[in-house]
Amino acid sequence: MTPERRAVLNGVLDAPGHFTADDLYIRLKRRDPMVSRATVYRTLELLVGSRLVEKVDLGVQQAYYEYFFGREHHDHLICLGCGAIIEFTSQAIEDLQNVVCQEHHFEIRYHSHKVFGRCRKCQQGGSPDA
Amino acid sequence: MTPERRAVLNGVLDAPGHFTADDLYIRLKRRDPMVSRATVYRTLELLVGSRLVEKVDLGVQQAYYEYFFGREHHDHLICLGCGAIIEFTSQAIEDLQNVVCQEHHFEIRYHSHKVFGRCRKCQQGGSPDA
DNA sequence: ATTAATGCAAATTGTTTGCACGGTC
DNA sequence: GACCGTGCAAACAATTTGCATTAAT
Repeated sequence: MTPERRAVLNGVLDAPGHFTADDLYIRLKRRDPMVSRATVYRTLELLVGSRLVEKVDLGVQQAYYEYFFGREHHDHLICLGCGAIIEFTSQAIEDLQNVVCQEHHFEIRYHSHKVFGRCRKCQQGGSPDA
Repeated sequence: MTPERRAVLNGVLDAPGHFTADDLYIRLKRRDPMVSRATVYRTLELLVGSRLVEKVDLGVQQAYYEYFFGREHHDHLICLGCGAIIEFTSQAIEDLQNVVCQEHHFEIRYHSHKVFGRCRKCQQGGSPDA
């Protein structure tokens, strides 16, 4: 546990939900130890390996991360208007998913369920794009 | 509709399920007209726009495509052992997904549901990786 | 002639890596 | 003094783009 790694971990801890490696790097740059981008990537990978952080693929070319310690698995609603990310869990969906896998004799390891659309705010006169 | 575009479309039509832009490019290279990689990308994007082809994100850094004309939407089970891709549909899951979205006042546009694990073959003495 | 599509090669983007350097046991 | 982590800059890989050329109307 080096000072750099501690800095990255701290950065992760007060990150706002979902963030990219670069978000984190930029945010860390404002504080002292000035860790390098490479170390951010390397340390994030480390944290993912130790289940402290989860890497989530939100359908863009950039990987997102989120703090994961002790949290439940959840999936995401992703707003095409403002980029907001809403988390959800549904045991019923997971159960059905297990049934589907059984039918196909498929041994499930993990899954990713993303719904893209518009959040409440963006439906009401919000940003018109996407 | 140029000869190049026709060539790409033909390539798509006899593609084996899911393929990457580069798969397609390589495959086309064996036949005559020799379209360029750029044109393959450009044309695929065009076909996606006209709903003839669907772009699917399988969780790797490469985009996959599949012929989509007149097909139902479906989701995927992806084998971590051999890379096999099994398609599935479940109206029950989609219904529950709609309920979840309603609860969050989220207007759904499209979704992506991927399950990673091991296919039947790979469970039986198959490749040990992942 | 104007417009649109192509091919090439260079640019872009997010991420990874080789390697020399610095610190620690 | 062996080892590990770091920073830098170069390497990468998939995709996109600028631009000059070509083809079609």
